Amino acid sequence: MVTIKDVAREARVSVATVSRALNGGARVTPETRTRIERAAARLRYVPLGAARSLVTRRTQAIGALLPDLFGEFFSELIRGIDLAARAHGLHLLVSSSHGDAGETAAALRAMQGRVDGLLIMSPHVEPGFLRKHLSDSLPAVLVGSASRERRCPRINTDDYGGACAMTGHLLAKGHRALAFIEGPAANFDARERRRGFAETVAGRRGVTASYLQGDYSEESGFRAGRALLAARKRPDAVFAANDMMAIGCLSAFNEAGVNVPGEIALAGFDDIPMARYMHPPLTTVRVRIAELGHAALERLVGQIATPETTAADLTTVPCEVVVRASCGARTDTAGR
Amino acid sequence: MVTIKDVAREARVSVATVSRALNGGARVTPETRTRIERAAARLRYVPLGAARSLVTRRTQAIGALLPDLFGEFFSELIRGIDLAARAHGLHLLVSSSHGDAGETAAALRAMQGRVDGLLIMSPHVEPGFLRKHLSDSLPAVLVGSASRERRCPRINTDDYGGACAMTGHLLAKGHRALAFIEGPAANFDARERRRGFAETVAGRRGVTASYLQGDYSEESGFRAGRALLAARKRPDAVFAANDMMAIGCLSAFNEAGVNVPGEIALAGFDDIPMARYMHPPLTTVRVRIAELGHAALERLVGQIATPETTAADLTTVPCEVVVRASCGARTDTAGR
DNA sequence: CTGAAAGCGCTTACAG
DNA sequence: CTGAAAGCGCTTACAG
Repeated sequence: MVTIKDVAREARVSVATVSRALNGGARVTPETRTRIERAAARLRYVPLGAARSLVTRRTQAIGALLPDLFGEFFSELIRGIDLAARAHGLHLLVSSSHGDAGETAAALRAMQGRVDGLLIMSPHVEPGFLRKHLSDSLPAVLVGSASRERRCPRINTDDYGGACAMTGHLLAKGHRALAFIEGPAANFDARERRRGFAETVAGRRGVTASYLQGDYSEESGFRAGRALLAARKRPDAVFAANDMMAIGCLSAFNEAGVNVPGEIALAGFDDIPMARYMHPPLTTVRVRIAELGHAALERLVGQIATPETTAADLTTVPCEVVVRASCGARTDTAGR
Repeated sequence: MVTIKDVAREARVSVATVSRALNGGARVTPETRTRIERAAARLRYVPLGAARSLVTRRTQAIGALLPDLFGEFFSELIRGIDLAARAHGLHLLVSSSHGDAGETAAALRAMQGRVDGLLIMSPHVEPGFLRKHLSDSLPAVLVGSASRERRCPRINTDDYGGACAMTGHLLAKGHRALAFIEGPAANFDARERRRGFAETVAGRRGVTASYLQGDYSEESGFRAGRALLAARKRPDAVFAANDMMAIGCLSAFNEAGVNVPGEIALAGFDDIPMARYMHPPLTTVRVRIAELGHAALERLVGQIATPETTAADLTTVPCEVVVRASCGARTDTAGR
């Protein structure tokens, strides 16, 4: 392995000067610098991260602890984080598949001493969890977390706001009998989406709302769709807490020969890639996932730069309603 | 920060003994070990990776250099790598978005000295590239690469075999006039898929094959579909080099009122999640992407363990034909 | 502007 | 089984 000593010898200077020339713009004469840079290039010298980290107390890496890596969501999230990390010259360490709190704690531990900060997305982070498993000196940001840890800022998608907006859209289109297919109650964003729906319909005259169980799976959406068709009174519009359930629900409607949006309007949440390929294409709420990752990383970089200003603030990344054919306009159908 | 010294003091032993107790099962009395472990736990001691790496010459991390992180493919690939890495107690460093060879070289450099080995997936890795930008002492494995670098093993998906199998399937179903929508020629797997198709139809009596340009985008598939419909003689079956083009082609057929598979059969490649949600669901070739990532990591671990056995071998991860409704059975239509 | 030297936290022969 | 000491490759005051 070629070390800084080899470069020093080759350039006929001390290792201290090599270090200064290659790093900051510390005082080095142009000629010396050139000689050193040439020697380093000739030798294909790359500083050993470990040695540098040991003295600078910086790893130039941040860690992302994720519950899983399955599907588009995590791919987009990592993409957003990675892009922002690159812009800051930071390496990205990912760790996933933490089935339970014990695994999450172990992953947390393993990352410690390897990164300058942590992005944590985990259903297992409950109040007190981080106090117990995370060094106080390691900056961390919580992503999509329900829990309000005293020491950590949080970044969430605006599930509540998105659900409000979609519900408002359905009402504006003239729908009055609404059904909501819920996500798993254990899931924070599922609860937020339900809350957005519930609060928006609350107290509206002439508006009825019904709720069906779901677990974010296509199958549960299919079952909910069947149940809706079997009910005494069918809704005008169905709002599924995610796209997969909306797709399942759509299958149930299609199989039964129920026209969407003619007889029942349908909306989902997430805007997964296949949403626009459905028949009819699915009206849904787009979540800016890459932006979430980007915002999380920026917040973490801020924490790393000024750890003393730690605040348990909550940043929210907005969602937007994407109108497609599955949500027919009840009021202006005639006009089309 | 709590260091090994603090633990030593707390447990009333030397740092050497702490190191031995906490690491390998080196000779330490059970009582001493217990005392040390308790002290470490009490102090929430986590060894500093940098310090350990500096002496062991191991980072316990591997790097994955990817061209991009967009979409299901990379998410699956990272997932496969991550799972396998965890099993070996290795951390995973990801780096992506390398638009050109210069960026790739920079990323390669940045990873050096931070990882024990590298998984490299990049269109910019041409013969000689690694010799120039990668230290000879750093184990590396090429993923999905066309180029045959002397120093690196390669792991590819069996695009050629998958294309052969799908073409064989179409022929077995009785299709004789086949059209192939090509992917971008600059793309290695696109060329392999084309080769599989071409070689399978070659010399078959009564079989005709035509080729259309495409670039893996949905739009290019749509254009190809339109072109096929406008041709003097329409094919019995269309094989698109990826699912997105097949989906675009399907849109063209649907818009023109051409029944799939009744009038024309259609097949894709990749088995992206939405393939099965098409109307009709798309027959395609499933690529075991997570398995590709897993195999790559395992191969790399082998390289790290025994660098002296470096061989530029090529491992191939199999594909499988997934039969769905878009490929009607020409010969037994009557029987249905 | 440049060099000699200390020190970062850890592991590992080498003694005992 | 345990400890003292050297050393991994780098950066950074401190002199000059």
